[in-house]
Amino acid sequence: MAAMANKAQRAPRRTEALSRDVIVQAAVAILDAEGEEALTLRALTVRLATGYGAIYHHVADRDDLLGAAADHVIGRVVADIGGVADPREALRAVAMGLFDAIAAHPWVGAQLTREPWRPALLDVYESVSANLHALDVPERAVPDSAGALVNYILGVAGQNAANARALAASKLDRETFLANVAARWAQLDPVRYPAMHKAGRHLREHDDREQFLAGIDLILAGIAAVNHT
Amino acid sequence: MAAMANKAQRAPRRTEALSRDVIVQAAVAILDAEGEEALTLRALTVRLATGYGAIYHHVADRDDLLGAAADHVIGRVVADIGGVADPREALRAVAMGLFDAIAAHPWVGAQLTREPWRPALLDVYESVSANLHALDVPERAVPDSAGALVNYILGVAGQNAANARALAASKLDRETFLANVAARWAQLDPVRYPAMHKAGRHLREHDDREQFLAGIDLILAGIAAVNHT
DNA sequence: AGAACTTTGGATCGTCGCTCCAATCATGCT
DNA sequence: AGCATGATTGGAGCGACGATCCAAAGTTCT
Repeated sequence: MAAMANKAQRAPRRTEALSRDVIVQAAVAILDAEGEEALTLRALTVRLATGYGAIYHHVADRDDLLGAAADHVIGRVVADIGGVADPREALRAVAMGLFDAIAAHPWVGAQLTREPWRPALLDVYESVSANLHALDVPERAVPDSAGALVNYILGVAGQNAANARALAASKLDRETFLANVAARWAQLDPVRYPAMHKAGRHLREHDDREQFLAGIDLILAGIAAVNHT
Repeated sequence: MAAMANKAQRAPRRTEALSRDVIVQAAVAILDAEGEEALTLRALTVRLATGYGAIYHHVADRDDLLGAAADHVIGRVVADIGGVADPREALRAVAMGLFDAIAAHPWVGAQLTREPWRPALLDVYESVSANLHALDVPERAVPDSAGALVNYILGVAGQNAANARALAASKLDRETFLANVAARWAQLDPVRYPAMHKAGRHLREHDDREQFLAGIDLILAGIAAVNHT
């Protein structure tokens, strides 16, 4: 019996699983600290004090690694939410969770738009669909409604990632960067671009997070309106 | 007089403007024919039978070129629409125009999510804002509403681009590729992933374009519902 | 005609993702 | 115990990329 227990203990795969996880964590650390394009295979070998072979043994290629890193971050978000009872609040919680995660790790936004259908996004899609179902949305209207919500979230995610890239590339602090953007918009011809011109003058009072949530509520209102006319 | 007419003809800038345009058109041709990653500077020098210096003289860098190519395609879409009177129909026309353009040139979708705030997107934003205004959406609700629409469009754009990339990478024809996706989804655990599991079995009857338009109508309904409760 | 400037082609650089292989290490078998 | 088999590692090297740079060719103005 003891012999059989030892046999079961050998667990040769643990090293691999452990190592892939270590690599993914290192990748997330680099991505968070220095951004998307700083994640090079060379940087990884330096940080992990290893060679290419070791990394490529656990990871298929750079895209695989980026995807795994995104799953790592998004997975936590979805897991952290489960317990919200009211479906409407649950939907807002999922959306806000994703928004906050992407605000904290902008590279995730870019990765999500580059590769939707990652495992982590499947959970998001399921969660949204389930909550819509709980909101009494008719079965056949669920896919379109869920698609609207998820695509909106992905759109905002991409935009946040792009903004973060631009901010990083400018090497300015957030304040002056936003001031520059506002100035450029305010300079637009107010006849040809009235809305953008105006937006340039109100950018100071603008809150991305609030606007995002307003969009979610708008879509939820639309779902409600369409379904019990 | 003839001499002065000749003098006026010199037009030293025409060569530059013409050349930048030629380069952008060549880039679009390559992108359409072989996809995003086939647009290398080397491929461009071959196609244009020139060297790096000539290209870099007219174009800042690869990103500049990609952006200009996207503007080139999107610009036509916005220009082609102007004449729709009914604001609701105009909004749908803008959205469908973008959708069709991105379906025809998937790389544009990726570029749009990577670099929003391109000139071409400003026109889109303006058009959407103006039409919302015409729909009697209150002034202060316009930015949020326009943001919801544009971000949704960008989300779908990114997704289309990702799907096109996956399709191209698989080297399968569209039919069997979709069948594979459907099969993979249908294989998902129907308890943990009921919605995706079900979607896998109905993918055949699914029309991206219809679903996209349904999302637009959903958001428009939400805008209407929120604003005259 | 010649000076000043623009435009062009291509050699070259540094970096990237990735492959490949020799070495090291762990494991199971006899 | 000792060997063999396979997993794991480090790093040299490859081809391709974006980008720079400069000498040659062309153009425009004096």
